[in-house]
Amino acid sequence: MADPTPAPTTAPSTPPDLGARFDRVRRANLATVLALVHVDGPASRSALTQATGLNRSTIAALVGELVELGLVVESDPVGSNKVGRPSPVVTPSARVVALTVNPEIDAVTVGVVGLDGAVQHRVRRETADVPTASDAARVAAAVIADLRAETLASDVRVVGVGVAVPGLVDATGGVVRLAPHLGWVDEPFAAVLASATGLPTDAANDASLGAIAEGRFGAGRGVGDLVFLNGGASGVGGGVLLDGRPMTGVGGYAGEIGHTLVNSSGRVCHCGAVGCLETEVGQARLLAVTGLDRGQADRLDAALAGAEPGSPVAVEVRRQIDFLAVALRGVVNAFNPELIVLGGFLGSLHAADPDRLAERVRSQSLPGARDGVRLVRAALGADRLTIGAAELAFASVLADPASAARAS
Amino acid sequence: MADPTPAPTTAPSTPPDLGARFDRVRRANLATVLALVHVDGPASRSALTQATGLNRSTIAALVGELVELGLVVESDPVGSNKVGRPSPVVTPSARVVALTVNPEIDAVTVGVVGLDGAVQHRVRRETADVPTASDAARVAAAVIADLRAETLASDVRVVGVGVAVPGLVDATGGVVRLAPHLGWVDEPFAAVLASATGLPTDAANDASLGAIAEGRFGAGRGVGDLVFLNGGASGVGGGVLLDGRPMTGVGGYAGEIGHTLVNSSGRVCHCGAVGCLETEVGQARLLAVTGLDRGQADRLDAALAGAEPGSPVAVEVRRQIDFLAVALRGVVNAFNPELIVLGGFLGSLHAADPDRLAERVRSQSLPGARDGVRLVRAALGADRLTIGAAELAFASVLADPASAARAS
DNA sequence: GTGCGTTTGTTGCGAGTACGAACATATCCG
DNA sequence: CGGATATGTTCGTACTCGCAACAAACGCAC
Repeated sequence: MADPTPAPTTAPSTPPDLGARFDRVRRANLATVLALVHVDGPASRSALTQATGLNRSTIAALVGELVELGLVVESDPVGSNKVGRPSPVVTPSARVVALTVNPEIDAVTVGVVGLDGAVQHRVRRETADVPTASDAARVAAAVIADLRAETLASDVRVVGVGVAVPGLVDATGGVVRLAPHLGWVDEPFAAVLASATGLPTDAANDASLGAIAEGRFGAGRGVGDLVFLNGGASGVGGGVLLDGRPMTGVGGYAGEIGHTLVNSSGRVCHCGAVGCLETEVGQARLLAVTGLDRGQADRLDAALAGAEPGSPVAVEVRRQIDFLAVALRGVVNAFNPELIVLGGFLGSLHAADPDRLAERVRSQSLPGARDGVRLVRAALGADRLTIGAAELAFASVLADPASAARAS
Repeated sequence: MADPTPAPTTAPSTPPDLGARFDRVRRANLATVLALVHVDGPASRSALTQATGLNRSTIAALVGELVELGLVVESDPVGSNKVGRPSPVVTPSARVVALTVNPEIDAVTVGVVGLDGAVQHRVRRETADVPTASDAARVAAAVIADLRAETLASDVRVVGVGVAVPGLVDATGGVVRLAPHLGWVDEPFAAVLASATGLPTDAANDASLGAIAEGRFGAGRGVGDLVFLNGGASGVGGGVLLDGRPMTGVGGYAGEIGHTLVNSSGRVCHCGAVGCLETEVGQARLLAVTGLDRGQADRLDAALAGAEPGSPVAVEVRRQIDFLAVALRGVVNAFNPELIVLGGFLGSLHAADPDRLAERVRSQSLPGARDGVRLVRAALGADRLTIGAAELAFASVLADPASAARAS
């Protein structure tokens, strides 16, 4: 059954070390504890003991090490109203921060997010034109330099930079393969930004990061399997969480559900295919039919909700809901998720007629999968991408608190 | 950020113990070593040392324990032609077996598969009619009793039964939610078979098990992210492997790619939706157009290959290839797999015109994802479901060799 | 306010596992 | 037949977690 002589030219298929060594246990436990307080918020040591199943003494040692690493802070509990010796509360340190960058067609947004999950700052620098990759990198680097020099306290530790890109991003290296609305092709954005800032930098698709953000801190808290679909001005993006982990695919491009077929006789999409979800469902049409400006997307909810039956608005909403349902049929059948989270104008569509959407999805999808799924609107607003990008930057610290913290 | 008072009614979201204890390390290492020899075949102890990165002495201890548990056998190597002291070869024991059951519309097939991956026996018991669930369970239990009494040696250890069902199966409990072609609805097949045989029994969708089989032993050896699509007499099934692990979804129903939309003006599928891949692409039509009988599916390859351009056969092949390409577009965009494996008549379609299929998929899918994907035909033949079902039964042993082996 | 029960932090000890070094052994090669 | 090489074997060490005993801090009852 085995290949007796594996070709020496190809890299060995097995990773360098599969075996669980001992420091691995420690690492895994440190990571578990840190992830717990990071995602679920401050917790007492006794709560951590319960949650992990580890011994009191072990938790004490682990928390002690995390404190020494400067990643968490212990504080006296305030009136817990419980019998027994009070247990110190472990809080992720707000002095450990991630920086985030989000290039858009008319601006570059930079954020500062603490390990406690709080968005500490957000700076939006508008650009005259659609920024090129080097424009965006320059603007981001300048804002970051400003922030580090003036705004951030000297004892704040920056663990890295996370970039949320509205386009296709290679998993390793953070190369933007294609960002149609920015006009970027094969831009090594993460590398450029890393050398400009001197900070470890990683980039990923914005909707994938949105899925992580919603899954950990938003509408999908505690949900293992969810699909996030976002309707933005530029199109429909998607991200998938399976068992709590982001689905990346082999190159990091996975999750592009916006380009599933929903209409065989539909229009040709900019991607070259016909009848993608993205071509049949769009914010622009909703704005047009409601008479809103491009900048008034935040009023979409009210405009859609107030539509009279039979009106052009109602007809268009219904049309888009029905196409969305076709895409979601495929999602339900393929992923069998616990939850589908809809953001942006897809959230508005859902809010406009949740029952119709749910009924249409249910009637088209298979038994089993259709019974377990819930459809909800996204919970995080403007902070979503900032939080998601920060999670990207925090990933190495959360995976290996000891060495990552020491390295920075 | 945290919920200070989690509702006591809901089950705690965290599993009983997240913390890595010590026996976990041992377990993980035992599992790693066993999985290595199980999937990649016999390996010398020194090869295991290299593959795992563990110490020689550690590997010796681990292999020793696996030998004591009766899961592997050590043997002297035959002429390795290498300098240095020869390293004993570790082989998974063929005396540890899994039983497999595969109910079909006209038969029930039972198999015996060794931990070494070899299919030792296969018994196909034809049924007069489409078997009900209790029919199938009775037949399977009878065959299993026969096998254990007569065919299997007394020192053979049966670890469990794996069932491959052509339908939707609940992940926990092995309840067949819906098997349209068998006419089964909500049948607790695994539980019935477990009580009839006294063996731990688990069931899963046949295409999902096919994906596991192809991924570990077939066309997808060594591939982490793959999608398997199988074209059978009864329809199109699918299974997905992500990072080497089967994608189950929250209820175990994931992977039903046969019901993605490929034609908005298509026929109504038995699932209730319109224009599913399964309705536009089918073995029956191919057999009809080639003038073959239902039982002659094995001659499909030759019939399709020999079609003259413009002939009805060629036209139908082209039509089905084009619809298949639409479904694969969605697969590529959503999963970004390294490999797409096509089995059954979908493999025949692929073989009939691989270039057209590849071109059609490529032209419709997104950059990035489309560049990394390969399309291949399935490698395993009739053994695929037997091997896949056996993997299901072996799962507990592979995950925790020590306790699972002791339990049986 | 004082004592009791309860809960949890703290400390020291013990168990289990993997690593590393030194030695033993088996092969190939000249 | 001896040297070089690679690997099995053995033993001591380091590390981490669990456990038990003790100490500390809180609520509660009187």
